Amino acid sequence: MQNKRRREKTMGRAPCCDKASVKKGPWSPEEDAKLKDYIEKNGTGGNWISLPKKAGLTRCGKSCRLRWLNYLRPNIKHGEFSDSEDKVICTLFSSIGSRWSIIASRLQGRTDNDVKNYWNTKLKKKFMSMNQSVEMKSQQVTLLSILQNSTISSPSSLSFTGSFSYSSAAASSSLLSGNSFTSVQESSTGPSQSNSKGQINHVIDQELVEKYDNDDDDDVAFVAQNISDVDYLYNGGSVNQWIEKENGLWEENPFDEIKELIRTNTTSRCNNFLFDE
DNA sequence: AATTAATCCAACCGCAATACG
DNA sequence: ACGTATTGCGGTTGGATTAAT
Repeated sequence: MQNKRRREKTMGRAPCCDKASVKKGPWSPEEDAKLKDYIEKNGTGGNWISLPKKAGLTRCGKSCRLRWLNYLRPNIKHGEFSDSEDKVICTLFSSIGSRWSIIASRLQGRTDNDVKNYWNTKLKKKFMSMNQSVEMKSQQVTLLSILQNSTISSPSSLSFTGSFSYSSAAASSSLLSGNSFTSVQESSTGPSQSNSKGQINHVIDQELVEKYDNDDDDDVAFVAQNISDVDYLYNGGSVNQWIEKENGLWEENPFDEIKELIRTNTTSRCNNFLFDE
């Protein structure tokens, strides 16, 4: 790829930057000030490649973009993640995998890099320890073992049966993607309440799932109508919003938003470790 | 107090998708 | 329609900091 790029230098647009003369490494406060000042006054101009020169920086455009998006941009939230943010991350990770930009978009002021770092350094361990009490059943794979054994970016050929503490999004998203699973058992609800048994379960028959394999809309309708034993779902909206059934019916289709995000943000990627190939 | 190990996180890299000429 | 430039994303790295010995 790089050789190809080099060859193409002679014609077409200029390359994004000359790596030899571009500064790398941590940003100084002066550089931060220059970048912030320039963007606040002029915007990004829709072209990151030419921005550093205009802003008086000897940085690659890519580096400027990253610095702005992850650190300098207004309303960035730093510091501790709240419990509700944890829930959102766990829920969405279980349903869509390591799609950090999508997950971050559900958390106000958080960046994909932040969420990714937080997951990799802290939340994954927390999440896994919560699952450690789960009994392994023969020929069934727990979320813990999936997390321990899978390369997240690679879809694994697994069926999932395990304990998941937050919502049934894992099951639903598998359906949305046209993939299948055998069953999901949930150990508790997302919100503070639990049902009378202290446990919420649902099991979806794989044959039924396969019936709806290739039609997203049907999948969603199917899921929404058939998760009869689940009382709460995270709705993919702002932090800690959960959808609750009323009179046994979902007030709105709980999966529309996540489905739309997946639809608009991806075409071919499939990072969900719960998916069958 | 010194050393080592573990953790955290900003930044980089390469790839794929999208925009554009 | 095609090829290249640019953007956006996720994985990874490496330096700084903190904890443990």
